[in-house]
Amino acid sequence: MSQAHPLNQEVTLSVIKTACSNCNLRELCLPYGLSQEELERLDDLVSTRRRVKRGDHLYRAGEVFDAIYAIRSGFFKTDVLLEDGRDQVTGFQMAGELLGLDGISSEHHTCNAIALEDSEICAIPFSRLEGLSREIHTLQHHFHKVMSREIVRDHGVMMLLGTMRAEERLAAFLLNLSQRFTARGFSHAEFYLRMTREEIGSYLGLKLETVSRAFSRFQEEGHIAVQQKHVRILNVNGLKALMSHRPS
Amino acid sequence: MSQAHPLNQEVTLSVIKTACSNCNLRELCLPYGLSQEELERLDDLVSTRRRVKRGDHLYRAGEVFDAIYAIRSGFFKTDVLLEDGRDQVTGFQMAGELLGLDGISSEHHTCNAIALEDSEICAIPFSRLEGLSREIHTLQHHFHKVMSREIVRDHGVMMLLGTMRAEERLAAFLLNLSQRFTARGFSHAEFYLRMTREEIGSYLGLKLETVSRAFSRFQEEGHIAVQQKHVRILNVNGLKALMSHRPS
DNA sequence: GCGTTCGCTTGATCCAAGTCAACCATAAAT
DNA sequence: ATTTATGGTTGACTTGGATCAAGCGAACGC
Repeated sequence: MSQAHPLNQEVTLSVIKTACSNCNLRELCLPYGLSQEELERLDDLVSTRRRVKRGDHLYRAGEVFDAIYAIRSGFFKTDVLLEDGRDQVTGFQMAGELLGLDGISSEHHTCNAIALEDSEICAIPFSRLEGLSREIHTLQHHFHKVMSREIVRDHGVMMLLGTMRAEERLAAFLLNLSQRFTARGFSHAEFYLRMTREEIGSYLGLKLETVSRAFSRFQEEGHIAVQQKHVRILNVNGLKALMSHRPS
Repeated sequence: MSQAHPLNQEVTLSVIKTACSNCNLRELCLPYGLSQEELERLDDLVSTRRRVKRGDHLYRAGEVFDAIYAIRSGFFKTDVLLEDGRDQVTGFQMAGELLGLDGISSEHHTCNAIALEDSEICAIPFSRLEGLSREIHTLQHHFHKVMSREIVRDHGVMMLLGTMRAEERLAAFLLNLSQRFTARGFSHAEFYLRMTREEIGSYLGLKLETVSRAFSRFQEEGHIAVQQKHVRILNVNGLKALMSHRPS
């Protein structure tokens, strides 16, 4: 729940201003394809917004599921924890993407969602979303597409983890980030990584040293310029070539 | 589309007999939790049944998506193909499970579904399913759970591929099969593998030789008895222990 | 019945990535 | 400004699983 604010009127105004209907992510997010009138009905539903500070959990594995979350701004990771202490990052999510879909199946979240930078999310009560999507066909269909897209994405990761070698994995990862930044109007060639080498490694099934070496190698070969978290892609095609190079 | 049958009346009768409402998989499959009246409405929708012979494709990557499929009997694998020829098995599906969910996102199938034994499926036209689930809340919710469960399953596979060693992967795989056979009323301890060592390896991100060696090792250690595709689990706890043994 | 094929097993060798360890860079804390 | 902590890089060495190769058993076609 969002905290009390010293100037309540101002908050109310700002909530109205940040409704789906004038959110600049609406073409990436859940409202995709809705009419103005439908958008306003969705606005009613997406009433709770919340800030999540860097390092804080949006939700934890095991907590009761009752809402999905749309990222308004910021950057998250999700990870799962095995009993024996091993964990794995299952994804990195950015503005316009949804978090929490895995919780529907058991009514409990099955992973942790942690902000990698100060972020803002919109909470969408799930039962109300189901209600509205029974009335708005477009919303229903788009929601199904979003869930399906998540399944397709996961298959891509399985492919990556199952068949690619270290450098291919990192190349695929960088290209994927680049493409998602582009879709959000940022530079496709230059960005800051929000996650550590260890988190990248966990996601890609590699150790942090291997990730670091691959970064260095890409730099040596002129594909990218890296300094810590700052990455500049110098040769997209070089990276792409790396990926389908070795038929294993 | 199903082929013409010499005795049409008999087919019609058999279609009626194999409706969701008296399918013994209804508690595992899409109809879960529906009332008798709702079940009958679902029956109307699931009109097409089809046999798929061992080795045949139910659908191929790239084909237009317009239905999801429930497995009535038999066994399938799904796999994705990379441009450079590499492929990976993304899952094995058995009776009561759904195929094709990945196709919703782009209106095209993104993987191949191939029968590993002679099988029978029910085709569920997707737009009609959406229509009905706008009317039947229980169906809508259950469908969302099924999609979400697929996402959770995929996270499990990511975990397996990203953090587990070869023997842990195979142990996890065998325990998962065992548990699913149990849920279908089969023995949890004894079953025939429908897939080859190579297909298991592809799914687990291992080479077939490694899979074979792991099987041999499990046998030496008394966890299982294997002969070709016939597997008997002798020590479930032994397998479970293998999984969480090494903290990596 | 007999060869052919396909899938499985096992051994020997090799290599990509993991492990261990030292050191460096940047940012926060005092 | 100096210390401390955290994250990143690099090198030396090890190892789990891949690769290469040979042989075997069951199933199928002729």
